[in-house]
Amino acid sequence: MRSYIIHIDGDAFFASVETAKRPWLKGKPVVVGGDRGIASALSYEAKAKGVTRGMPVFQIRKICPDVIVLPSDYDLYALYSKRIMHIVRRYARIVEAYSIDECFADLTEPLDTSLSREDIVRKIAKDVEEELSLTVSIGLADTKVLAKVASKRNKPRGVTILEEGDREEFLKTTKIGSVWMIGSKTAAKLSGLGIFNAWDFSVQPLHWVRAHGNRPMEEIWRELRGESVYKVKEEAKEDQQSISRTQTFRPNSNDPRKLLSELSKNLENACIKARALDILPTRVSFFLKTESFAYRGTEFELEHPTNLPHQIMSRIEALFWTLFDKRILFRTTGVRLSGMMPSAQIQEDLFGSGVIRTQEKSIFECIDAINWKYGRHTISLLSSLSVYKHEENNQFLYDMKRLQLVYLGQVS
DNA sequence: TCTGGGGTCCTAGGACCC
DNA sequence: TCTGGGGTCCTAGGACCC
Repeated sequence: MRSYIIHIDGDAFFASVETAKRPWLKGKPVVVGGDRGIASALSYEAKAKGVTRGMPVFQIRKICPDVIVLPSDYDLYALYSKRIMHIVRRYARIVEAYSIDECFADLTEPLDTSLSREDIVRKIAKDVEEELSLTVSIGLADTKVLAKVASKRNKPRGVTILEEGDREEFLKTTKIGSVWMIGSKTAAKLSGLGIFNAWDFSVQPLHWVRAHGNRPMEEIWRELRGESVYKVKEEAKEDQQSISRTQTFRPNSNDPRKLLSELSKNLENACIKARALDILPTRVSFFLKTESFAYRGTEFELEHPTNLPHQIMSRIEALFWTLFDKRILFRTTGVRLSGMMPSAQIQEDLFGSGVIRTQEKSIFECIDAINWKYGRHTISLLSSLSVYKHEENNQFLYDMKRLQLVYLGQVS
């Protein structure tokens, strides 16, 4: 049976959400990313003036003096993202949130059979625009790979319906490197074999594909030929495989206390996420990146899975010294939690150390609630403290004053 | 392009075992 | 013991995505 898959892609998503929230910005060049000093997203108006992603703000102002620069507000974008998915669910049984600004939906068996699939696609676009003041581009095709390429074709605000008869022309005008999951390495390899567009690739015989590629390449090949291999799937929260938090700081440092508090902060943030998802890691890895971009990392197993940072931090501290070298300057640290288990699966023994962990869990439930209400890092681990002290825009001390926190001693 | 941050999955090759 | 073959498990690293 033929399958019908749509890919929905938000147009200039972050900038558009900002504009939806502040309608007076409509039609103006908007750049998001002021908090980091470089553009992480931009409106079409800004793009038209020559602004590119990654461009420093001072340079943007030079070429585009009337630019509006805004800090990124991830929580807001996540909210709009959910609203879009919510609209899509009116029409499709299965919706896969692929990233914050993209989703797939399976329209093989639509909820409303009185509408054609093309009508549904246009209705989704219309609903989003009317209800959220955002525009999306949508591709409808037989497979995820084709739908994804199709949604890119007529951006912004474009609907692209790919029928079997259009496929050849469509794939001939699709560069091989712009096919989903064919990156620069594979594209270079394929060009070396005389393959320059998606059509060239899709018409190779199976034995050729097997001779020159691995399994993923064969799957992409099938998808381009209209054979659906990748299914649209709802992602459950607890399916998340890993959580990582990394951060580059300036200037580079060889101060072990600085590096340890950076690690501690990253660990805390990763644990906050793990608690929000209610999952527990069984493995932890962390790394230091040197100024010359070399990684030094290590990994360890947790005897008791936990998402409470202080239980993990002591292990990191102990292993830290095997990676650290005071003759080397470091630029980035990162922490990754993996081997996830749903917390419901872990049964604490209710005697001995299990009791302590259960008590600590409730302490962190309070901390999460306070941080949710008053902002990130209103309460944080002492081991992370020096990071916040050193941050220029000192949000931490600001919150300290505002909340008048009293130091009650260390909870060990 | 002097290089941010958060993910997933695959594979080659070593360690270990029979 | 220097010698074959086969299997599993694990890890590091690569490739890809947004």
